[in-house]
Amino acid sequence: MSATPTVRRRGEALEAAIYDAVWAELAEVGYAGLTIGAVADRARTSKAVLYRRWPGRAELVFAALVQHVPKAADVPDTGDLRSDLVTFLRSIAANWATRSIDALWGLLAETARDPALAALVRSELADQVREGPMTVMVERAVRRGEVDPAVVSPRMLRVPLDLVRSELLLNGAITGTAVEEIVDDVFLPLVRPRTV
Amino acid sequence: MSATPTVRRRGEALEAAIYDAVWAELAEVGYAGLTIGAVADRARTSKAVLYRRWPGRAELVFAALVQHVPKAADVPDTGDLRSDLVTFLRSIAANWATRSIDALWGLLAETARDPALAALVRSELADQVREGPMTVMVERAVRRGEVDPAVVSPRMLRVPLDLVRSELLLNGAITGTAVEEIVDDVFLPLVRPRTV
DNA sequence: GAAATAAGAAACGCAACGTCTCTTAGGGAG
DNA sequence: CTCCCTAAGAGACGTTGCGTTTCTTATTTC
Repeated sequence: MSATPTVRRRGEALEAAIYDAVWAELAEVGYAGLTIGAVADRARTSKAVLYRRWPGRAELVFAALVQHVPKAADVPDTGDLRSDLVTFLRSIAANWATRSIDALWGLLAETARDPALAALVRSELADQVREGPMTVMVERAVRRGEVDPAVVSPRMLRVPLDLVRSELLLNGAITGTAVEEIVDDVFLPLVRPRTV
Repeated sequence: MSATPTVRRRGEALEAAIYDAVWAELAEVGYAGLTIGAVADRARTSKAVLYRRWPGRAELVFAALVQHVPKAADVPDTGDLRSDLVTFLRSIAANWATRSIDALWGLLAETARDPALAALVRSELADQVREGPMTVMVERAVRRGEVDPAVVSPRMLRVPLDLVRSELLLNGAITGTAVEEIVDDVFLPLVRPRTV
């Protein structure tokens, strides 16, 4: 029998395989159904390897999730705030919809028991807003005169992403029209300079 | 020894005790830490009684949660939309903050595996908006001329609760100022009649 | 008062947890 | 090239909670 080649991966290669396995498991069974054993099997490694790196399921999933967070680098720049926003929110919706969002709910449910995890998840979410894509897009728009700098506040910047998240929560998915409603009926009317 | 009196509750009395037990467990250990056995013990009943009524943890928690949903009946009516909203959102924040919100995340995490549960949770959330408190308060405000009926849409009605939920998600709690920001900086500017 | 119904106690096999031990592959130092 | 040390991978372990089942007995209903 041609037995398993027993090639042992280490470091980054191994961790990449683990993250892939988590991502795939999330897609198949969701956060609630994800088990450490299944991840280990899928990544062709053993549970011990996982426990050496992360204390438990929550931290493992969180680490895998962070790998897929949109970076401020790939923010659309079309020269028009509306299309920037629509493009960006649509891509968020597509990426987060099936997997991340479910994982995010699962993680949040565990934060009640684990303050350290709570801090971790919340600081990540906060970063998404602080130095994140929204700031970049809106600052560009301010420079173009599309946005009244006086009404731009941290709260304001959070509104679109908050609404997208809630939409995902309510529907499990988010349509193109929902994104446009959020942009055209809520966000833009709020930040556009009054009395044109 | 004065052994346990072995008084057997049935029907509503029993179910009320179970809901109370779920509520208390949620407060102590959160959704992720809640076990069927612990609920049974706390309610001084047995697991079999619970499984006779609900298929599993998710449905049990959901049922307990529904008991605590604010009814349209007890919506504030101060004669002023702003104070109605602030009062209402504050009470939501207080009730939901510690328990329900965590349970809600947990339930949502399980919807990925259980479409029936997903439908259940989502229809409940949708009802909260459709015939819910927001509709009542805003309709009153329309009659008083405080709100422009033209801009009131289902999307618009969702905005305040969506933002409160997201705030709870990010912070684990919601401050009075956050509620006021949502009302004064986001919702009211959107629905107030233009050009006073 | 008898019969039907459901509460409550307890034991079951199962699945996943998180820990541990042991063997051995791979990479670094000399 | 060889030795050594670190960590990968396999698997067994006891524990916990699941969801089911069986049985006794309190309560309701007729």
